[in-house]
Amino acid sequence: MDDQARIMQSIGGVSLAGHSVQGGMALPPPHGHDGTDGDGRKQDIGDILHQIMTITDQSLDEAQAKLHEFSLHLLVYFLNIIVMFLIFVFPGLSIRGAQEEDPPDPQLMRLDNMLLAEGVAGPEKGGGSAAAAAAAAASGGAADNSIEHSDYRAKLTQIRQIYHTELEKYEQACNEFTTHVMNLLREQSRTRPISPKEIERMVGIIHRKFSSIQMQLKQSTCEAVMILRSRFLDARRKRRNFSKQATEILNEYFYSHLSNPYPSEEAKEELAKKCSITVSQVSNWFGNKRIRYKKNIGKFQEEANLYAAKTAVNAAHAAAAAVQNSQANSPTTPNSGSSGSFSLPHSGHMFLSMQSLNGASYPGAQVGAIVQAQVGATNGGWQDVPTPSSVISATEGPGSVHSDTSD
DNA sequence: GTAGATGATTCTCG
DNA sequence: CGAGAATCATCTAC
Repeated sequence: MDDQARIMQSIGGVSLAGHSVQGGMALPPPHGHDGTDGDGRKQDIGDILHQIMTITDQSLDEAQAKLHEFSLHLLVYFLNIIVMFLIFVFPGLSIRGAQEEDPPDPQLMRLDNMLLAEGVAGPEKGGGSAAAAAAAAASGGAADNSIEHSDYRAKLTQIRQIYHTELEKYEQACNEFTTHVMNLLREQSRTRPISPKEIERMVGIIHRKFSSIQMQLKQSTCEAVMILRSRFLDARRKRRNFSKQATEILNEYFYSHLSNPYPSEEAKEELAKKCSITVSQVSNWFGNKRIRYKKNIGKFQEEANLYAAKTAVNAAHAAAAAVQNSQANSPTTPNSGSSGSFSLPHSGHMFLSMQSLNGASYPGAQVGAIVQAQVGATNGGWQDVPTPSSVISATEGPGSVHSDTSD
């Protein structure tokens, strides 16, 4: 009994990374320290894990608080090791699984990989900014979502900090505890023979216990990151309207290619770049636009007129600039072309341009009529009409980006 | 709160 | 695989 009292006293004073456990019995009543691994405690931790998994409707701050709470519980859970240790230290008690060599746990590897990929584990890279950037690209937002992404990064950094603090704490506790156990064993060796192998085995048990705690920490961190991701970066949940400028660029392209509104891959890339969105977003936009335009041409008439006029004005500006340029470059040949035959993109819209300039009152019946005529020519069904009006935009090749001077 | 607008997703078809 | 069509989910103006 003296031995036990001495050991209890010694263990009672173990400092667990700042969590001094006086007397060893100050911990909450262990549910199953009768030689088992504390099933009740496992139940507690299971409950906490469950809580963490079901916090989707709570704020992230709450989630982080949970994480803290969880780590505290883990520390309590860790104290169960002491109980196990007591069972083990006294000769004659069985050491189940002590000889088992732990193979590399695939689950642990998955968790490690994920934490690494998310920028939580591994070297500091701006609090997972790489992952955030990748996620940003995936969700399609650029400028518009930057605020949210900085928010995302901030939260991720918080998670990262908590994770590293806890991890460090556990490692420190593991080392302290191992040292302490070694000292105890050394002390014990005075009363009974203890082989180095036995010490090694003991250390193995301790490390295994700690790594299982670490795994739970990693698991809950992964879950927190997943919640964070789904909240901040789910494209559908966080649908944002494109900026006014982006919509204008897309509309300009659409209406200036009304006869064949199918941008090529290069055109899509160019538009995506101009609008600060992704190529797939451009594709989505054109897909939606074509369908909705076709469904209700009348509704889009005004818009069509507006953009036709806009294009016309742009073309006129470009024309003026071109004329000015040519005059500057070759003053001997003023206005060398025939009336209105500037070498411009959209020869079809050049007509619009001249009309609107002459008419001087757009968006009026003239432009509207022209657009109407163009729409009428294609009848809204682009691909099934080998429309002669497709020649209009064919002058600059199908899908080439409209490069007006407004850019 | 609601209707309409809008970006994204899913399914089907050629 | 890209486009059309239907639909979903969210945003926005009222």
